[in-house]
Amino acid sequence: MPQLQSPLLVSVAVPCPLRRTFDYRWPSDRHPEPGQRVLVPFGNRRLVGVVVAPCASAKVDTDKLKSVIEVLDSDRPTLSPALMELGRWAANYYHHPIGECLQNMLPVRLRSAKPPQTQVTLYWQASTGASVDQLSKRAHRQRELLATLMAANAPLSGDTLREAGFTRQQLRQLAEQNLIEQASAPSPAPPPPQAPLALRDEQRSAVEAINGAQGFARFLLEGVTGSGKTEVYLQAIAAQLEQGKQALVLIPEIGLTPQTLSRVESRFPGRVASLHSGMGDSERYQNWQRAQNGDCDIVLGTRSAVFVDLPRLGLIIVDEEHDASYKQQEGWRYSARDIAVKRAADLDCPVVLASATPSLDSLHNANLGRYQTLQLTRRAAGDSPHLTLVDARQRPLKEGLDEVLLKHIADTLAAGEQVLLFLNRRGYAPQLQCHSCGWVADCHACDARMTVHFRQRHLRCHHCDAIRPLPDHCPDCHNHQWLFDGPGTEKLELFLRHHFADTLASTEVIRIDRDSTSQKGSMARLVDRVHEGKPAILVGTQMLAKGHHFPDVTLVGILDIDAGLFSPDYRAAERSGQLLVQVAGRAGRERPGRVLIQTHCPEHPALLTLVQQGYRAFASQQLSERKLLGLPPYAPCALIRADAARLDQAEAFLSAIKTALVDQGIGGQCIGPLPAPMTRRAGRYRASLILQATRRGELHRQLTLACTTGEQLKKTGGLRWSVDVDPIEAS
DNA sequence: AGCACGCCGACT
DNA sequence: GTCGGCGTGCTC
Repeated sequence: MPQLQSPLLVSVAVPCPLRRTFDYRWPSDRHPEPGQRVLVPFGNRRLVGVVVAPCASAKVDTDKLKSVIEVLDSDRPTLSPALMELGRWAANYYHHPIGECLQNMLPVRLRSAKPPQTQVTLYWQASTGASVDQLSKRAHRQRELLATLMAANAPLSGDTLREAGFTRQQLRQLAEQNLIEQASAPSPAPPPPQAPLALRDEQRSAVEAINGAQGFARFLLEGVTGSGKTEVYLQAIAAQLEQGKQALVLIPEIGLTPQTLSRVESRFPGRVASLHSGMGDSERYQNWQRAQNGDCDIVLGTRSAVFVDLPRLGLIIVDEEHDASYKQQEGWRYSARDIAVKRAADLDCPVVLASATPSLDSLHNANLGRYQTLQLTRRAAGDSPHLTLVDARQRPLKEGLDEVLLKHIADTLAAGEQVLLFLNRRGYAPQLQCHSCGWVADCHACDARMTVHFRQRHLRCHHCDAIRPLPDHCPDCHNHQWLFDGPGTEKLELFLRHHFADTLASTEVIRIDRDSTSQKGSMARLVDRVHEGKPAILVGTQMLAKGHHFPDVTLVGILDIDAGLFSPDYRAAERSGQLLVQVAGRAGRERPGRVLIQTHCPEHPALLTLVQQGYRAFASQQLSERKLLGLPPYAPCALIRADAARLDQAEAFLSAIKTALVDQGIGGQCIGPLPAPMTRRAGRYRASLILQATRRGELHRQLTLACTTGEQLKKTGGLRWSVDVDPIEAS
């Protein structure tokens, strides 16, 4: 009689908001491997989980355990041991449920149990001996299709043919008559790689420093706009590829402009896989697989690309490392930049954080000697633009524009050059008020004013996207005279059209914001119009500050920098400073440029420092303020957010957590609960608790206790809560 | 998070 | 008499 063997058990991370794993019986003869995806019964549902570890003894009675339904990864685990370790670390660091973290690391196609059907692009060619005459005279489209294929000297893809106006039906019919056949994908010889550019001294020493790194090394590549940061990391990548390694390049969400992609692709033809938000799940999955199989050498992607499996990864680049889009702002609030650094440490390879305006976090790390700073101070062509403050106090303003600024705009246009006006407020006007009784259009779901969108004839809330028609008279007093508060980009655009219509008939006003670029391809069309180089005024929000170069812009006007200087969020000044410098950097990359900053507080020390001494000095000043106040990056910080149907429900939940923290006396500060600055948003009330500590370990202990307490508390009013470690927003 | 179970108000 | 509201508890 064979001895009855105790069943093999595994710990599985299941995508549910619980900070633990669940044990299952293992159904197969083959040994379980961490990182394997499995289909498991969970309550009365079936979920895709990830095997974390085989386990010796279960947390509950073995006979109560359910069995894994199916092992989804047959050959090798989807998540490599290195990625499992990274996920485990990150779940711990961000105090987020491991199951949700690991699921987040998987490409969407692998989050469900369906075997991902990689849609293979079919290629077609005309069969040998096929002739148009074999088709009926009336089958015009089939004849044309066959003719097209016969004329082509290489097989054509179904996609290409459909774009040319042929249908699946026509293809099928031709195939049935054996006039055409499937072909393998033509492998076009990759174009010759573009030669590397000549490096200037600063760039050369930066490349040498990166290439000379032994094992884990952190670099802060600080280079003014136009100083050739990209060339530095392209050559660092080239050196890695020569050694048979792979490179991972992270870029901000809007930063993946066609220019960026084509620059990397033309240097390394056929070796780049890109992953960005505009991509379909299928295409993303294909590129993800290419990377995992080692079929590409470079992955270029946004935030989530930090989790792409690259078996020979030897270098990580984080471009525009200060960019807020690296921080996921919902669910698992991880920072791809910080995870990139951890990943490089695990792999023992160099990581380069690059920016013209490094974050205070990274500058602090550089000051501590954790990061080696590589500076690029020279522009490849032309000088850095000159910044001037325009004191707008007590001056007549036309739609928020000072006459001095208007004069400069007129002069610039007259010289045949382009102007960029930066106004970080979209829509026509940020509020609608009755001139007679003072009634203001409020959002019904948020503590916010509705923004007027004139052309679309509606009011919209920029916080919950609620839309109402633009009223024609005041609902309270029926008067129909309206007051529009300060201009948004839409109003500015209309004003400028009107203002310059008489003097400069040929001037174009091009608005670039979320509203004018919401349609696919519209951004590219607008950018193309700018690139025609005719005199024009570009009006836009922060979208303008990212990724695009406008060579013919010689005047930049910055219209509403004041708001950021007086925000209650201490991080707003940092963001405003970065934005200002980034926008200024759009000016005169080839021709000398000027930047006029219109302000009502020309004596503001931060603004003065920035304008007179530059970003580095501004950042140092900000850092000393943070140090004095004991704020990040000098003190690690986390935020616990809660929202519920009523404010008191959110506050009670957070108070209970605070009580637990105070009772246990585990150190660190706990501030709040504070109602969020905009307490009501999308119909729910929001509050938060701020945790601050002197050391990381202390914050970690606070969070551990906060999470165990939070998970056990009763949740009334549909209460939802979340943890945000190293938050970038105050609430 | 989902989902079931369970206990109280206005409806065919 | 039930349908359905959401408070409560559980998920190996």
